[in-house]
Amino acid sequence: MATSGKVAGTGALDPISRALGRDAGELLGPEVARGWLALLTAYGRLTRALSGELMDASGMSLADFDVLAQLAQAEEHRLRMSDLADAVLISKSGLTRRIDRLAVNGWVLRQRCNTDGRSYWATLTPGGLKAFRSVAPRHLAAVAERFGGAIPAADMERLTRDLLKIAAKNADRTRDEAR
Amino acid sequence: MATSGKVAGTGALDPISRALGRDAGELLGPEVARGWLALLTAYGRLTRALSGELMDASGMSLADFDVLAQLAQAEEHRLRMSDLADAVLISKSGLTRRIDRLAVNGWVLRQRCNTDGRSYWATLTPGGLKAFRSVAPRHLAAVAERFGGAIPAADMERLTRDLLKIAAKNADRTRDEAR
DNA sequence: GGGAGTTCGTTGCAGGTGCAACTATACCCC
DNA sequence: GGGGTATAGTTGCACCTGCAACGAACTCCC
Repeated sequence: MATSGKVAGTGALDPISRALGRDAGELLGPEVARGWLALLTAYGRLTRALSGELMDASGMSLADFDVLAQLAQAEEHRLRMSDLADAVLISKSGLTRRIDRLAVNGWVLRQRCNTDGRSYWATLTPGGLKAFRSVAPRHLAAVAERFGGAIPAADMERLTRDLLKIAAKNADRTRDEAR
Repeated sequence: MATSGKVAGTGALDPISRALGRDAGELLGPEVARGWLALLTAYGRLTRALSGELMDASGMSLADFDVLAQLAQAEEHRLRMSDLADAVLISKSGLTRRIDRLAVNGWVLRQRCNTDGRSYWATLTPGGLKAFRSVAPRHLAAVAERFGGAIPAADMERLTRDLLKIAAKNADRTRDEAR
């Protein structure tokens, strides 16, 4: 504890400031630095674990699951490519190729949009819905355990609110709209 | 809780359950589902924004920055490859190539470890330290604004604790130790 | 109706990533 | 001290990603 507050165990001088060769306090307080590191670590470990389990169980990537889940929830089990790309937070080109792969599996197909000749629907096939439904319980249970299980239920709502605040504050540029 | 608690605005039936064709409540409560989505969104937007700014300002990727930051904070500005890989959460092979790239810039070099012939130190060069120090203030300020600025300072410690709980719960397999 | 400007999706390209296999070194124990 | 096992780092491979450039279709407005 350098002078005032408690410093979480280690009595070390702020390592960022040492690395910078000057006081980093004005740039990034130690609380924020710890929070940032915690976010990176939590996200990294969580997605690594979930992704591995999902892949082992079904040969499906986390990103594939997200796409199938979006389509399974959508009206008529279909979404326009752009809307789907926004929903799963990947670029349009990334989605093009992801849908290519899912189409090879027979899980998704492209349909020309009848009201806009530029658009295509990505449409979940019956087989795709079946695949999603067979995989989802196990995956959702894993999310419940690894994510939900780490936080007391009473604290979850608060955590969600904080995360949504971060998301809202950084709502600016989407992928592709680089500018 | 379908019947008692408040359901966060929308009166819609739980879309996951609709997609699954059965009640998902037993697998993943709606609170956890919202929290999970919030985490994915917050992380995605935050890293995208920070990564873009850092790249524009310095041509350095977020991963490069992490490596330089770890080395800048390390004893004698060097770490063994394995330890560094663990610290920045990438695989050993990923780190090999990342260090290759940083070495081309002259920011990092490999030194044979004198106590273990299998190991190498990744060592920050004076030029690498200089590059880090010239980039860090801007980047750390961006983290402070985009991450720290979204959360009242009083809540940050609590958020950090929750995130660390998630990280701790998922501490099992690291990259490379697949099994 | 026809040109300017915009939006939708795809493709070429240049990375970045992890896993599995490999080499070299270290450790253990008989 | 010599064989079996474990660990450190690198490389081949396959895959995933985003950006920029592109063609096609839509919109607006004269």
